[in-house]
Amino acid sequence: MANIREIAKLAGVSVSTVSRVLNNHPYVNEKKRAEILKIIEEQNYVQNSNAVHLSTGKTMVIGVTLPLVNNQYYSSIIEGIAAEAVQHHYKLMVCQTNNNPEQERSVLHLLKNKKIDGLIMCSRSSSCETLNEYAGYGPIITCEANDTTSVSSVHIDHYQTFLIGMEYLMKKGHRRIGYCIGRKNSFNSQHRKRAYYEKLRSIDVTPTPEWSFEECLTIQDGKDVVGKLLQTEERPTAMIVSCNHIAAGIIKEASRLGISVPEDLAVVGCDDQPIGELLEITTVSSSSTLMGKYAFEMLHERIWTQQLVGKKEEKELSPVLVERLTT
Amino acid sequence: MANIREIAKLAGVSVSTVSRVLNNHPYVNEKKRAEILKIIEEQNYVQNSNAVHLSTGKTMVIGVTLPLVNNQYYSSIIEGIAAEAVQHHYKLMVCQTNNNPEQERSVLHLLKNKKIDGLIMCSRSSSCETLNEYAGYGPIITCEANDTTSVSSVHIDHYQTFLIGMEYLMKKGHRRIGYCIGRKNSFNSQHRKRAYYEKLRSIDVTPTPEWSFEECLTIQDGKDVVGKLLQTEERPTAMIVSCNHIAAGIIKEASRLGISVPEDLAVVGCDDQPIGELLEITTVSSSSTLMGKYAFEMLHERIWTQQLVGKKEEKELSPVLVERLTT
DNA sequence: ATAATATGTGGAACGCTTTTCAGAGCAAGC
DNA sequence: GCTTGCTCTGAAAAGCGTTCCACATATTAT
Repeated sequence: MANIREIAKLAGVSVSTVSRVLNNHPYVNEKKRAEILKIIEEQNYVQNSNAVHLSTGKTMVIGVTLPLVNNQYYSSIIEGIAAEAVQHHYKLMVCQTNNNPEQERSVLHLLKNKKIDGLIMCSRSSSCETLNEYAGYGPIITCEANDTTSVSSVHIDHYQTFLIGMEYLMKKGHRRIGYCIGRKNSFNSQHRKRAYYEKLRSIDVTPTPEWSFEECLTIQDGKDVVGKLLQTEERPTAMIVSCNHIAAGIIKEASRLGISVPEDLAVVGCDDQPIGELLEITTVSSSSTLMGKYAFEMLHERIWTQQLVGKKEEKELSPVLVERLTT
Repeated sequence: MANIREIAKLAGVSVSTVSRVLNNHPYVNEKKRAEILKIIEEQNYVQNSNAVHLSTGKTMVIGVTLPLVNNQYYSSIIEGIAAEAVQHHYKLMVCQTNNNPEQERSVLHLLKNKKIDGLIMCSRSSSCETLNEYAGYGPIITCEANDTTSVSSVHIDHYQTFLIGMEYLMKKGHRRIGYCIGRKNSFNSQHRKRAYYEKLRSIDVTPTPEWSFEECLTIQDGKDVVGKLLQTEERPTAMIVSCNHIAAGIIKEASRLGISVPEDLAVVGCDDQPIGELLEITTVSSSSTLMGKYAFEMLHERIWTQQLVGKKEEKELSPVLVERLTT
């Protein structure tokens, strides 16, 4: 296929002029411009974007890492990112990392070798050092809190989320409360646990270890929780659960085993997945789509503003309680 | 940051030799290779991938179009694609098209300007001419049947799916059966409708127009169906529904309005989304993840085999009935 | 001993576009 | 009449790696 030189030759002008036409620069004689456009059309010419990228040093692509693609929480974030990205003419490179630091590093590497202009990490398992290191090659935003010095973040206030959930349950009279969270030692989980323990202490309740469930990631994990609860001496009257599909598993399994929700067991979830609405789950919700939108905005600003290099910023989203039928 | 020329100079060799080291070509003296690697390390050098792309004419990126990111069906397909892609060192550019031909064309364009090596369309709204046109610039696979001459596809046999569902319902004694499908005139929908009408005719039942619902895309659409059914003179005893989240909407709304499932209304869904399992929905299922896997395999073969250019291939996935509690 | 093959290396062309710089022509302003 | 400032254009450099071709040396085979 033709290249810019050929177009220039056919039009009897220099490549500079053709380039100006392609990029809508002013200072091109209207007649020539029309002539060149006609030839471009005839030759069915388009720029080779790799040459453009090489020359400009930008690709108009941003990377997005997430542990797994097929998950509503992450899909909602991407939805938010995607909507914003399309408006600013960016494309998305979506990279599944399986929470594997190796795979994550290979994505960070894309910043270094200039395949992407910036990176949004919906979740991360790399160390802070690694993050800081790669932040030198291009802007990175995480959708979780992080304690690096240079990587900004947009995140849900998970402490606040569990606080609201706990206060709500306690106001309803619950004192025997358990919890389910995902990855045991993630930043998010730590904040959630802190709220949980603080709130229990505030009413002088000693936490019951058997009512704490960690590494709950799938619907099945939620179902399993109910089985385990049945084996405990005394059962909690309420569970606060870090996401609604786990909550859904709990609710379904409970109803199968004749435990009525909310009478025997109240359940509060913590996100805005549609399954929560479908099953009428009470939830402390923040919009993950909105988080994605903010993440893109922050990233975009950093791509275009050199002053922001290394300047850390944190944006926290406040959750709201959505009362439904499981409490 | 250093480039290959600088590395060559520091090592006292030519750029060719450095390039050979970078690409693991044989015929490089081991001692030199070690020396060069050391310098690369010291200089913290990595290739500029845009230069590599320009030079090789490949990007190792494939595009994926889908109408919306936040949808379990499409997420499952991507999951299958992603798993396969990572093994072959391809990255994914995920592009939301909102079923808008304009946006779809902008993705097809990526093929023309060499930003991607191939394209998988999970759904498409472009015309066959457009597809054929762009197929000239790189391999395209659709995850729906299509009647172009040059674009291959991997798709679920939707005719078979509805056939199995209908036969099952009829064997259970149903004669008053309605349906819900998504986009009215998509290929998929046409095949489904054909099976529906053929089966009804085979037992001499005249279809009831008010029991046909098209453009059902969201859970809410499913709920609305129940409302509309209540207004019909006579209600169907069963519904066959093209996807499980619509089915979920129907079931939830039905139970809210005191219509018991399956006694008053049996519901058969048609995919393998987890919501189907959660709500125990009987479904005629094919694995969308597997479809994604096959789509990648087919695309990959076409990227590497020039002989296949323009040679159309179609792969059909057969569904199986999964009997659960809604029938 | 000679031919043939394998190993190792450099030069230069190729892939393609953007952008800076220099300069030409022309109009307006003083 | 001369300066200033637009408008318009082209040459050339810069961005960077891959690969073909030519050539040299070292083995191995005949």
